[in-house]
Amino acid sequence: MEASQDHHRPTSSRLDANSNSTGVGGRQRERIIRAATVVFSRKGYDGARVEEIARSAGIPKGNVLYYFKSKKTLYRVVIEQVLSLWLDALGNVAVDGNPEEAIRQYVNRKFALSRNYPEASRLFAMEVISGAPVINDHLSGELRLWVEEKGEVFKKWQQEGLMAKIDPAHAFFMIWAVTQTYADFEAQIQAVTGAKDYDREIYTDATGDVVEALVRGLGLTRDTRAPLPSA
Amino acid sequence: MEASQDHHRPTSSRLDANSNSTGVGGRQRERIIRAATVVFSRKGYDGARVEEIARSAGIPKGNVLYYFKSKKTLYRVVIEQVLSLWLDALGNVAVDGNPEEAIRQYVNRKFALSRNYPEASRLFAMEVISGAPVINDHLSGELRLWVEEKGEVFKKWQQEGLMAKIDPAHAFFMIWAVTQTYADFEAQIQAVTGAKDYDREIYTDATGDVVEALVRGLGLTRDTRAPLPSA
DNA sequence: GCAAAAGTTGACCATTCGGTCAGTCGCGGT
DNA sequence: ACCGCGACTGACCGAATGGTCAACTTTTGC
Repeated sequence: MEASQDHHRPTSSRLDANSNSTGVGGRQRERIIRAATVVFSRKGYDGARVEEIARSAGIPKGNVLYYFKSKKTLYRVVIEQVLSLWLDALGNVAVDGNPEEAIRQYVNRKFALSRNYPEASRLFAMEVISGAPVINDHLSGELRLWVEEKGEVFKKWQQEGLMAKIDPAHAFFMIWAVTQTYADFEAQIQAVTGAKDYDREIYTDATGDVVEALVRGLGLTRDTRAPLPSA
Repeated sequence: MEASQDHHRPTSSRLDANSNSTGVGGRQRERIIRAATVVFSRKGYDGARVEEIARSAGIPKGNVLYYFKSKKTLYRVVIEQVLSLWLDALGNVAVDGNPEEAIRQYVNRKFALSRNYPEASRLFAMEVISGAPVINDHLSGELRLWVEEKGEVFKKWQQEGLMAKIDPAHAFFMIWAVTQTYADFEAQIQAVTGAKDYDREIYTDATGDVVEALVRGLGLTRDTRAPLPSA
């Protein structure tokens, strides 16, 4: 999917957790991609400077353009990697079994993504807000199929009275919106809550209630009523 | 708040609905701001070109820089106008009275905003995703106060058992996330749903269920259970 | 151990873009 | 008629940026 976008991929490099710092080993590509993800996610495509990405990766600009033919190519690679991370992690909503538990898990998984890859989330958001010029095909292709497929499961649940009757696609939009907001709008949430340690305070304290609210909103829980004051 | 940011405002111009098209009347400022809102919201600050804004407003670039000392100044004016629109419209959550109805109205109002000013929403989103460099003060100032104030109302409701026990701030984050996603992620939603007429199909068809899900999720409705198959 | 290939670098180029400026236009007042 | 002034315009400039390249170093294959 990306093979033709960079002129030559010097050595076979993989998404590994190796943290070797000598330039040798050809892991440079990954270094660059990681740096680029961060910079692109904060500045957007146009705002990002190749030289900043280079500096952030600890190499001269010329070297970045050696691994990636152009800024645009680099952007493509980065965002497609993010998207695949997205689709993978969304992966599997258990078809059968307890709907409540399935969704609860899915939402939690999605929250974890926002927590662990906030840059990926922001990059994705910027791309979509801009009209998704690069990934539009993926959205109306893979993602749409994914939603249709998983949506069938929702419909079944709904017919069995196990889930509120919401258009499944919009149920996903709700889940995505709520979970991703904690990555995308971090600046706003931090400003409003005044959280010092964003990660700990926000994700530890608040996530639970929000998950419950989502599950409740989707009509997945028997115990739906707001807790009464005395009880 | 903006008076010092443009060197001279030629004629007193106001946010009016006048659609006179001759340049006369000094309404130029508003034309420029409108055009800038659209361009900035799609391209972000760096991606936006002053010349494109100018073309979009039907005037030469030089003229834009005549009304606004710099691109940055123009951006400031635009985004602060958006923010005030935001805060105004969020305005009043009825303190007493039926919580369910109050929130339902608020959510609907917020939906209407996303529908009627999608560019404003996107511009705001981009700014926040970028770390809110320009409006950070407003967020940790006005907005934070607003949330604290309205949050008290939520707490009262919660103590009376009329609302689920969620940190009020996060209740707002949920509402904002869900409503704004329909403006910000329009490209994604359109791609996934395949909607031809986005406005009609999305806002007319789907919004209702989503509002209900939100209200239910916040524990505001007695009738929370998912409708059973036979009933 | 050596030649070719891959990797690395900084200098350099062309372009693009924000911003300036000298000057023109049009109009209201006198 | 002419003056003054705000509105407007397009040519122009300097800085910044993406991308190229030739030279140099390191690694690899034999």
